[in-house]
Amino acid sequence: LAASEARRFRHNAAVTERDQDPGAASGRSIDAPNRRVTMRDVADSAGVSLSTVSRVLNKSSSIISVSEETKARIERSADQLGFRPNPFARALRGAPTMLLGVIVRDFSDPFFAGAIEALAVEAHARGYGIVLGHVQDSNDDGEAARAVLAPRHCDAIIVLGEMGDRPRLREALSVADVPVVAAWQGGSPIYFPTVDVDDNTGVAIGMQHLADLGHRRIGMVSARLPGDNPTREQCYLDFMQEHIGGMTDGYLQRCENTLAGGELALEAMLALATVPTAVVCSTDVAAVGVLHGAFSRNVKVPDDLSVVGYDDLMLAAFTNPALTTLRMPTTEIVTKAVESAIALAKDPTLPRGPSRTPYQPSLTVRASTAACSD
Amino acid sequence: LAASEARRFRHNAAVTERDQDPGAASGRSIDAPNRRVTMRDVADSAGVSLSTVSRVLNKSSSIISVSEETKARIERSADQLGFRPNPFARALRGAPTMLLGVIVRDFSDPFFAGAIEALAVEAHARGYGIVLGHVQDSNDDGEAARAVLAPRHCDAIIVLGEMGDRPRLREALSVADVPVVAAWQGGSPIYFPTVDVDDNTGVAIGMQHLADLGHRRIGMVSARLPGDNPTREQCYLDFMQEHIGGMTDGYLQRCENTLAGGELALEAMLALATVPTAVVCSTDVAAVGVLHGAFSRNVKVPDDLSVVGYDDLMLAAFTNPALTTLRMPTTEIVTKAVESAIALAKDPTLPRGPSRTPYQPSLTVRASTAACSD
DNA sequence: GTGAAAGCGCTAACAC
DNA sequence: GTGTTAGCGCTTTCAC
Repeated sequence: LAASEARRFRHNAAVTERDQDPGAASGRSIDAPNRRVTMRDVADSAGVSLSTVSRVLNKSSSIISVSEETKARIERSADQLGFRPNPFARALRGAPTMLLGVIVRDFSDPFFAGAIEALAVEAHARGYGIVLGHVQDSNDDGEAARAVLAPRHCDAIIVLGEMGDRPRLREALSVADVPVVAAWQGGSPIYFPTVDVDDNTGVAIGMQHLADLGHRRIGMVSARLPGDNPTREQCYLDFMQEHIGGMTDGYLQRCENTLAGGELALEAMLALATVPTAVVCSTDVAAVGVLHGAFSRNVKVPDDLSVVGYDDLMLAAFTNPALTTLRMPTTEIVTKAVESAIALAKDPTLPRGPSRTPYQPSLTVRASTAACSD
Repeated sequence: LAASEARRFRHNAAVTERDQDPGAASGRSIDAPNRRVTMRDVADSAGVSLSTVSRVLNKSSSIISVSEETKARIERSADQLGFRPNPFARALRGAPTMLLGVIVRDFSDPFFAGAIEALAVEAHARGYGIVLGHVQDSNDDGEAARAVLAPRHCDAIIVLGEMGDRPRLREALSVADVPVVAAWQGGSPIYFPTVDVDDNTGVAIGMQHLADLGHRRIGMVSARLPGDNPTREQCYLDFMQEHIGGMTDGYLQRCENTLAGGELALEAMLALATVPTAVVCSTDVAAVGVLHGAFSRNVKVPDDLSVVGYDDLMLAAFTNPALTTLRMPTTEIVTKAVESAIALAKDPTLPRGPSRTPYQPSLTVRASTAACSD
């Protein structure tokens, strides 16, 4: 009652305040120093009702006519008071948050860092912001997603990278009340609309490049993320089987997807009786580690060893020597993911079931590969 | 009226449904397929009032006592129905969003990418999520901030990097109704609580390292972000003046803060009549470009040229050769920023005015620097 | 052309 | 111990 009394008072007073009392606005800030200015305040100050303010400020005035005069008056006092709509109130009424949740399995991976950047750009271009899913170790799992899910702060969720070792995450996503799209699921089972790269083609192109250069002793550094599916690794094995006629023990080295991991894997390979003349890496990060390992051990790239990466990180053109690698269509993939996510958010009737949109990688030849000298 | 009728009906029906009709939950999903389950539903299903549900689900039941029996009953039907509180309704009531807004001036910069990662980790550890401020070109300016500010989605805002060329951003932040903290403001004027690195010390340490190795012809590759303040550059000039006795024309090369920028700057320096024997770089990114440029032009590092970086990116230990650089206390800085932001968000009485907390960089010697051979 | 009023889902007084 | 009620700030019928 007291509150509504105050309102009434304000409302009545507004007519005069507006004209003769410049302290109208500051007057209220005496009662409540940092109170946010609401539509009520604008309405009072403009001497109109809440709904009229809403109409004007929502451009619904083009449908429900409002006189030019009051419209102008409302707009004036709105930005005079510095009115900014409360997004929560709007959201409570069902307005979109214009936020996309992004869950990435490894933020420290430069590849995903780049992908997120591209994602932020694409989202921004469409008026959306990005909420980062908590960085998550496998223990977290469902817990991690909660930050993006529970708050339902986002209009849609984009998952970057495989989630093979996070059944709880996947389950949480499945019951999310916002649409989910995925990218880079590798060989993992598909649960959502997914946009991906064709790894079979990618690895095959890289291997063929080495084979064309005369290499037959080709090793692979397979940088694996926990929970991923060994698609690239399998492609390597298939290629060796079909085109080289089998594979040497120790030529397939698994490692962490880190710079150090790549170096370690190379080290192991160099210790073999018959050292490979070329190495394909499942990621550029591992490849850079390999380049560093070779450099440190005075193994000349590409003279003694050819190296092929995968991803074409920005860095790849600036390693010593510059890295031959497979260009990942990151922008295309991310753009598609963002567009799908937004489309699904806007139209609940669109199919949200599993599907796959593949993009093709392509070879970028630089200085880390050369003809086999053996 | 119709709605309250429906409620009443549901309420009455609940008693039996619960016991004998397993379709109670699915029954409602016939009326409204994807309706979110609200506290009202839980209350009806448990046969109690809204407030009781609220008490139980908020743990305020420890203060306002609720019988164990009803408590259990409520909890059971809550997760049976899959109830999840609507965060917007809570936020509307003043609950914190547990979200930190991050505005970064250049997301594509690996340094900031790393900083954001650290930030996400620290925020997560404290139960907070991250909203990425839209990536912004200078034109954007205020516009950019709006995404983070207007929605007031966040409990606090963290600004990474200087904002010298964005007065509108700064102004927008100043009137934000959430606290703002800044990091890495370099030599720019301070408007918020700021945590930073001591660049004067950093550059001086790097220069001294080179001087100790006998270098006197020291150049600088000054990678500048638009709108930053040339603190590191000025430190270089001061050091040259005081310890070397002046500087040669062309020894200070400005460039974009990119790999290509660093390479270009080196190229320009190598074209000088008297080539420097050592180069300090204002960032590791530029330094990697310099290493690549040297490698490509057959300039041996460190034999012909010593190179010092700045930031100690993860990559720095894996360049060819490995980069001597200044370790940036990123984690410390980010942790402090996150803690300050959260503290300010929780306690509105804390001072929000400009202040500065500096952290010290330290030298990491690797393989890119050696004694001057001239 | 404009206003009154009913909620969105939740919390917090205030009853009983 | 539990229920009623009044909003948080906004949108949206529905009256006038």
